[in-house]
Amino acid sequence: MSEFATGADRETTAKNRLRLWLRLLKVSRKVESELRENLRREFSTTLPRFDVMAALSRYDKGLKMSALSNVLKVSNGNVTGIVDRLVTDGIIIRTPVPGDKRASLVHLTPKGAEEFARQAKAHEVWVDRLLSGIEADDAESISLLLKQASKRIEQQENGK
Amino acid sequence: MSEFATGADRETTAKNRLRLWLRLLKVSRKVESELRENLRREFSTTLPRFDVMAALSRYDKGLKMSALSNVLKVSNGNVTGIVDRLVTDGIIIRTPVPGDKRASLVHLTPKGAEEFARQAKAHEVWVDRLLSGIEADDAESISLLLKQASKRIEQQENGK
DNA sequence: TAAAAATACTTTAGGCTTGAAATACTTTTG
DNA sequence: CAAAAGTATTTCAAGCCTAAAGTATTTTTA
Repeated sequence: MSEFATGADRETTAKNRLRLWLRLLKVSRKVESELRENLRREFSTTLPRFDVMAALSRYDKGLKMSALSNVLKVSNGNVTGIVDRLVTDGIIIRTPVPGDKRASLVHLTPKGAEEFARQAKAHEVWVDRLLSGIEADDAESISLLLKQASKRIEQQENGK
Repeated sequence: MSEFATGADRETTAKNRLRLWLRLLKVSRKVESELRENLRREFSTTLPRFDVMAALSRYDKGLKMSALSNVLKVSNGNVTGIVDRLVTDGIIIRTPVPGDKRASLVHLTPKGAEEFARQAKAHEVWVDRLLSGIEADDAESISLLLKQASKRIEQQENGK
């Protein structure tokens, strides 16, 4: 009946992947909306702002705008607006890049770093709680498989 | 050293779940943005529009606006705008609910159903390709675990 | 070195998204 | 039955997001 002893046929595989995608989407939307709600309630901030702060916290030398949008995987123009507002609020600053008048380096202010530390601590607790239906070893193995999936998608993009 | 023979400590578990969350986010954002790009290029439409059409295609008797926003897990006001545009394009229609002048039932037009069928076919192929780094049996087991996670999150919400 | 191409970033138009307020209608309650 | 509470939906303000076009600057190339 089947060409190989093990392994599902094409249609079954496609169906399994579609179901996986729908579940993935459901969980990530749900977790995202809970995190967004918590950030708003506890810190009067938003997920995109948190994402920018998290990215900058990992690069204490600062990031150029293009590097930031690359790390966050969002469009260039998008980052401009979020950064503008964070600058207004004294969370981050732009400093000129010596030798390149086009670029600027963005990094957290002391106030911003302090604020982020508080938010990140809460964030970790929220995620742990939201994903409490998944045990440590399952979390680890899913992580690994998702890493594979990511890698494959990137390969597809490059080999296009 | 540890209280139980198996099972990670709290910190390790939290760390694994955080890593899982970051991977989940990365994969779903990546897949989402690829799907969005494909929908735009091939069908000149958007993911939210596709989502609405997909939801309606599963309920051929139509859905009330509130039911639709509940299925999609987005805000009420959000759905209004997307539906407005789909109505303008002749993809869906609103019909009054007899006996309740507040509500209306939304469903696909024949044109909309036909259009969705074409898009859904392509969508299935894209997802299968995007998740080709994950084999059928892995997809199945991750799906199962994510279902658990979803259920747990819902329990947390209700038991609040 | 002048023109062309590339890079860094912002602006713009249009659509998506939320939470909150507003509108209109229906059900419950005193 | 009238007031109050609840339900279904839309409107609104503000922010997020994208693709594309625009500006300024830097690098490459002929």
